[in-house]
Amino acid sequence: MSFAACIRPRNAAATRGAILEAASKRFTAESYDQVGMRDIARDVGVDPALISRYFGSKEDLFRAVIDDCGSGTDLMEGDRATFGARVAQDLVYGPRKEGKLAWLLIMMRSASSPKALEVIQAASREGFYQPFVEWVGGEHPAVRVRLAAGLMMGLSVSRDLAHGLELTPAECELLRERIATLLQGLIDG
Amino acid sequence: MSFAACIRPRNAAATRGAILEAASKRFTAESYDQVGMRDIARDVGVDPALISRYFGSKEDLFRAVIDDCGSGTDLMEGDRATFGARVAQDLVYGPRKEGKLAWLLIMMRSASSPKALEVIQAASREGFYQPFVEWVGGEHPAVRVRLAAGLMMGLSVSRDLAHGLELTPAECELLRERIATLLQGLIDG
DNA sequence: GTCTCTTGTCAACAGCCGATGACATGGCCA
DNA sequence: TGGCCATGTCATCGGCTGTTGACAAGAGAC
Repeated sequence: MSFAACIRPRNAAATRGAILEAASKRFTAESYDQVGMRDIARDVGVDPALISRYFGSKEDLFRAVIDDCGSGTDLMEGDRATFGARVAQDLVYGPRKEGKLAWLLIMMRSASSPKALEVIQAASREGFYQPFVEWVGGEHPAVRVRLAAGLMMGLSVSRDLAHGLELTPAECELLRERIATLLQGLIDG
Repeated sequence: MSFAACIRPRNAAATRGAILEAASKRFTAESYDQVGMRDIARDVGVDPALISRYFGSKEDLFRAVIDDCGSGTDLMEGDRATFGARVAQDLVYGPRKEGKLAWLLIMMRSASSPKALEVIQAASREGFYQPFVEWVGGEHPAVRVRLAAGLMMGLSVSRDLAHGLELTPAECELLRERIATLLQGLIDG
C-alpha cells in the first residue's frame, strides 16, 4: 500500500506500478462503480490527475489492472490431482483480497457495471474460460468448466451474503471437503 | 411497465405499486448503483420527487422492493423431489429477470454496494438462508445450503461472463442435467 | 549555474446523483 | 359551486464523479 506519508522518489515507472497495485487491491475489494479515482490516488499518495495522465480513463485503468494482475490461469498451476483441494482451501479460509482467486474476484465484483462488463467479458473469455476448457479436457469440457466456474464464483458471494450466519469450525471443514470433492469431480469428468 | 404516455388516474396506492414494480424490474436487471431514481421515475411516467416522497431514501426504496418481491422461499414451493430439475431449468433457459430466481438475482447484483449489502444481508439471512436451512434439513444443512446457494448464484454470473462463449443446445441440455443432479444431491444430503 | 524535459500538483469544469421545499392541480365532500 | 386535502410537478440544492489544462518543482545535461 506504500503509505501516502512517505515521499517517493520521482520515478515514473515506480509510481505507475504503485498506482496499478493500489488500483488492483481496490478493484478486488470493491466494484468498479464503488472505486473512485480519488480513492486510489489517496492510497498511493498522489494526485488523482496523475492517474488520468498515466492511464487515460478509468476504464483504461481497469483494463490495465486486469491485464496486469496475473490471470485466471494461475488456478491451473500445480498438481492437477489437488486442484479441488487447493481451491476449496482458498474459498473457505483464504484471504478474500489476494491469492489465486483474486482474478476471479475482480471479474465478479464488477460484472454489474456495463463499462467494466465489456472488459471483463473479453478478458474472462480469453484469459480464463478458453484456457480452462483446454486444461480440463475430456468430454464436454465447456459444460464442466461452466459448472466449476459457477461454483467458485458463487461460493465467494455466498460467503459475503451469509455474513452473520457463520459456520462452525467443524462445518467449515466439512464445507471445504465437499467443495474439494465437487470441484475435483468436475475437473476429472 | 405501463408507458409514461398513458395518463394515470390520481391514485396513491396504484402509483406506489407501479413505482415498486418498476423499481423491482430495474433492480433485478441492474445493480443498486446503476439504477437511478430518474430511471425508475421515467419508467413509471412520474416525477422523481414522488419516489422520494413515497419511499423516503433510495435505500428505503430498495428495502421495500426486497420486502415486496416475494421472497427466497418461492424456491421451496413445489415437489421437493423435483427441486433440482426446476431450478436447473430456470438457471439454464429461464428468463433472467423474472421467475423464482429473481429474488436471488437482486441479492447478487447489488451485493457489491455497501448500502445495499446491509439490507441484503439481513434479508437473505431471514428470508432465505434460515428458512432454506430448515427446509433442507438432514445432516449439516447449513453446509449443504451454502453449497447450493453458491452454485445457483455463481451459475447466474457465470452465464453473464461467458457471453460470447455460448454452449451448443446439446451442451445446454447436458448442463441442465448436471445442475439438476448436483442440486438435488445437495438437497437430499 | 542555467536550461530543459520529466514528473507531479492545483484549481476548476461539466455532468450526474439523491434529496428538499415551494408550488400547481385534480378529485372528493359539503 | 366552493373549498380543501391528497396527489403530483418544478426548480434547485449540495455533493460527488471523472477529466482537463495550466502551473510548480525536481533531476539531469551542458
